[in-house]
Amino acid sequence: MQNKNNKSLEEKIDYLKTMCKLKGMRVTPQRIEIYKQVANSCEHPDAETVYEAVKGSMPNVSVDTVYRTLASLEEMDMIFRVDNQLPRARFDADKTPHSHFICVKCNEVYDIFLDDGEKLQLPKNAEKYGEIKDINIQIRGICNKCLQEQKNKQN
Amino acid sequence: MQNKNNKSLEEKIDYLKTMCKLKGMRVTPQRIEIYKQVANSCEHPDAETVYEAVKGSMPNVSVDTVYRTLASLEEMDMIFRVDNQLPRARFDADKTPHSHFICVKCNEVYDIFLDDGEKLQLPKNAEKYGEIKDINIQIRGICNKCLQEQKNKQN
DNA sequence: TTATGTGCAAAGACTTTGCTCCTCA
DNA sequence: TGAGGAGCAAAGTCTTTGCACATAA
Repeated sequence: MQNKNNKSLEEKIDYLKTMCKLKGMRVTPQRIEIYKQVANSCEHPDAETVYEAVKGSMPNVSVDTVYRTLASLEEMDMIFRVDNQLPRARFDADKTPHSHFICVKCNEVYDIFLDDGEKLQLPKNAEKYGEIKDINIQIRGICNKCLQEQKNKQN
Repeated sequence: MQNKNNKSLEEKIDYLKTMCKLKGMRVTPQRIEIYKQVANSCEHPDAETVYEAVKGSMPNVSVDTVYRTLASLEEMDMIFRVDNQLPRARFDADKTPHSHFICVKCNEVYDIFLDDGEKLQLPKNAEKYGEIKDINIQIRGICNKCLQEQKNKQN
């Protein structure tokens, strides 16, 4: 797995530590490992995947710690839930504004980054409803891989 | 509960019947009732809510029928899952393009309709990933009601 | 030292499935 | 009349919780 943006993993972890201290939360090895897995993955892993990955270096970690930690990282705005209708919640630590393409066939989640200078506008009415925290644009469809498979089947 | 757009409920149900026939699915009273509940509500009801509502006129209906029917209505593109991170799936039958404002405090879902002539553009890169089926714009924040409550508490 | 966090196990919430009988077309 | 649908009950699947022990600050 490759680090997905220019900020190094070490920097990200330092930031996590700072944020923990700021919010009166402890810096535990579990928290670091779990954050690492989400922050260093492009795969929008679900809790189970994170759990399996963390077990590599921490065999005694438990699933519920993963869930609890993902929840607290989310509350600290260190990670985000990829907003989807899939049975399992999937997480993303990338804070650069981007949308998601979600394949309705295979459930794969792809990041869609904006081109340089591209900016999406909000519905004009959005602000009437309250104070906006964040915006999630999700595009659902059939991904190229699945389209290709469909074609192959037809032949 | 008020019908939420200009198309009458009868027209919607006729459309459902047509679509069922078209797709080789049967028109059953359960399907009609369940669709009615979603189509005629502005509340983006979850399965449980639909179930409770349907029980009013069909006391013997079962939860699993509601789940199964919501799934098949979704597959027919008659209803959509409001894309959220809440534990319960919520449904919407409104096909006019709109976004959702989801309150992170009370989990309420508000429809955001576009102004006349307003049109949202997609990320330019979106099409590279596959064939787009639909777009979901979700705006998360704190709704006016909850903002007000926060203010009241402070006093 | 002590409030927070973790691990364990068990329960919970939401949803799905297998089977049988029913019913729409 | 026959394939698709409904009802019932039971089982999944994903996630949360209670409690006792461990540990970061």
